[in-house]
Amino acid sequence: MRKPDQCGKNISNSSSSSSHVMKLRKGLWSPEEDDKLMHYMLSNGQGCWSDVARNAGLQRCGKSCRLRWINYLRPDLKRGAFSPQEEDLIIHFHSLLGNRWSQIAARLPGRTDNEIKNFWNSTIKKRLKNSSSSSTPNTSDSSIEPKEISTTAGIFSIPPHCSTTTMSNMDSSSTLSPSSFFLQSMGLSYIVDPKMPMSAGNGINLWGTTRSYLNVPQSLQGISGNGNFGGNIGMDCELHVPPLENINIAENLGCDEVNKSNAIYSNSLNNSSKVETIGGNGNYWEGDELRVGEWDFEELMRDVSFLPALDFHLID
DNA sequence: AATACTTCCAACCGCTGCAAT
DNA sequence: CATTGCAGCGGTTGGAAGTAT
Repeated sequence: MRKPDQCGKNISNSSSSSSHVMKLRKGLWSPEEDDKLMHYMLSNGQGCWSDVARNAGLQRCGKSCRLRWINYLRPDLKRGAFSPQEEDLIIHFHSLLGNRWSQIAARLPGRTDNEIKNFWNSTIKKRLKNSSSSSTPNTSDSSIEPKEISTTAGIFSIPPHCSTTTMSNMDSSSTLSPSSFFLQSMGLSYIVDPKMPMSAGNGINLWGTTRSYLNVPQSLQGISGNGNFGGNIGMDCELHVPPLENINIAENLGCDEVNKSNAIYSNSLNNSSKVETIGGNGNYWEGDELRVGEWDFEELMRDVSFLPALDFHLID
């Protein structure tokens, strides 16, 4: 068994001898502590964090030092409020990555996972909640009409040929957001079955209003030609989600077409992409068959270049 | 001015993954 | 193969600061 985390606990060679107890500090960092850590890091660089804490003369655990450095002291940190562009990026990446804050942060230079997480939980989540509550979910049981499902990110439409029974099994603790799931499943079904209609107005809309991030940009439509995103099957694709996450949803949605498309989709993934498999226990939302592909930064920036509120240009 | 309430964010906590032994 | 220790991650919390009454 692992020893319990010593962070924040008394360090002592003998629990009966209080004279040897060195109390580790907790709570807010003083300017003096910041100074010590900053100087140590700048002159010695990052090493073992418990050594950093000791050598810098800080009565903090290494974990605490690491967090302070990463979230506050790092020289490359961008301070201040998030710009609208950054906000859009966060929303976009969250729709693709879910609560993988560190991965989102890696795509936003100068921002930390903690910062983004806080921003999401305090600001964006609230806004999305408001926008979704202002919309009226369609509760009709029609087998012909596309189904609409309300999520924290707004109202989503499901093609009529796809079952939505797995939605009730959705695990809120999953690192994949419901919106991410829908984006992926919709994208896959679209790739496979051009007969499935989805009007532009019914398209996935993260705001539940008029801002749509998912109309296919020219740049992404073109990508299919180089084998990265599966073939262009000759349809007017209104929705095309890049393979940041490749989800095998066929079993759960009960769509043979999706099953086939998923194979095509998987095969067409860029071989250089790192793909990891998250183990699970049979519940889809707990990770079974969930495969996550990662992009490099350039790929992601190419992906976000179509966001309407942004003015991103890739420099060759 | 005083109090209650809300928001925001820095830091903590518990957990997992991984490498070393 | 089991154990250990560390790094890193995401969820949660405590409290300072701001706002409303």
